[in-house]
Amino acid sequence: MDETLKINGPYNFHQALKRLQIDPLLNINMDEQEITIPTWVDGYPIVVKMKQLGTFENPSFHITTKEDIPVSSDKVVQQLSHLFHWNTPLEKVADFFQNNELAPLFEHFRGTPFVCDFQLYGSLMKGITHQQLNMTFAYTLSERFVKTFGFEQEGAWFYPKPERVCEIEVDELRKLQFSQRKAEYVIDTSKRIVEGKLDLEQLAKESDEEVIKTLVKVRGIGPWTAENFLMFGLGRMDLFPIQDVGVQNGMKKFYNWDTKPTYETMLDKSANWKPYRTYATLYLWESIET
DNA sequence: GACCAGGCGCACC
DNA sequence: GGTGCGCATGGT
Repeated sequence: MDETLKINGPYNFHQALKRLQIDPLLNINMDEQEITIPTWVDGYPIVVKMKQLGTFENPSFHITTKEDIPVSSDKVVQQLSHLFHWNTPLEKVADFFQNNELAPLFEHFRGTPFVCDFQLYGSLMKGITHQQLNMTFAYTLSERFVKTFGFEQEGAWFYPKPERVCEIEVDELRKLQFSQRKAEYVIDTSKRIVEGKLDLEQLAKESDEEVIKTLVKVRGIGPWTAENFLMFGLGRMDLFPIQDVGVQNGMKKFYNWDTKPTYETMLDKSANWKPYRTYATLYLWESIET
């Protein structure tokens, strides 16, 4: 596959890449505005290289893979479109917030897309792994996990399949500095998936509420991890994770409050941000990056 | 050295 | 159905 594709602007690919740079597993070239994407298409691990050619208002991408991939290029584009929110009307999102309290944020970050995790099962594992940890250490942990148990293809790292994670002993994850509990969560959740008790592809067809209801029944997955999966795994538009410390700090800074907001305040304010609360969340996160 | 990190489950009321 | 605590370790 080797093609160039135009998408709708505005689209701030540079800002998106800047954000993704925090993940040590990803291969990003800021000078070339290029990223290597390890993802799954129709059950096959596919490595896509994507480089921005166009402008902020008229973006286009050069998309390449190795020659002999077992899936159609249409399927690849469809997956990229999902991962990079190409069908999200970012202009409309910005307009929606024009007369909103968050207007300054949406003006500043206009065109910045929410980018999903590239692998669905990996997204859930990453969510569990990152619970309650500072970002640096969180990414160190997920990097160790993938480089120990995952696989490399064309220089890009894939999360292991759940079948592989089932075979891992808790002690092996303890050695990577997972807590006892977290190690159990990662392994047990993978066992559920392999046993067919938890079907991530099925969740993609269900409503946000149904997905949360199903996921929080799993030991090790609470509201934050479920909402995280809806945003980063399934690409849903209207999540607002009130337990997220980053969001709390984002609001504290934006409103110039002395302390972090209560859940009640967060729910109260965010009610005005439907149906784009995922974008409010993203821009609040962005706003506290130094 | 204290306190906080893009939480969660469990014990105990 | 709420509240408090332990978890692991790095950053500040």
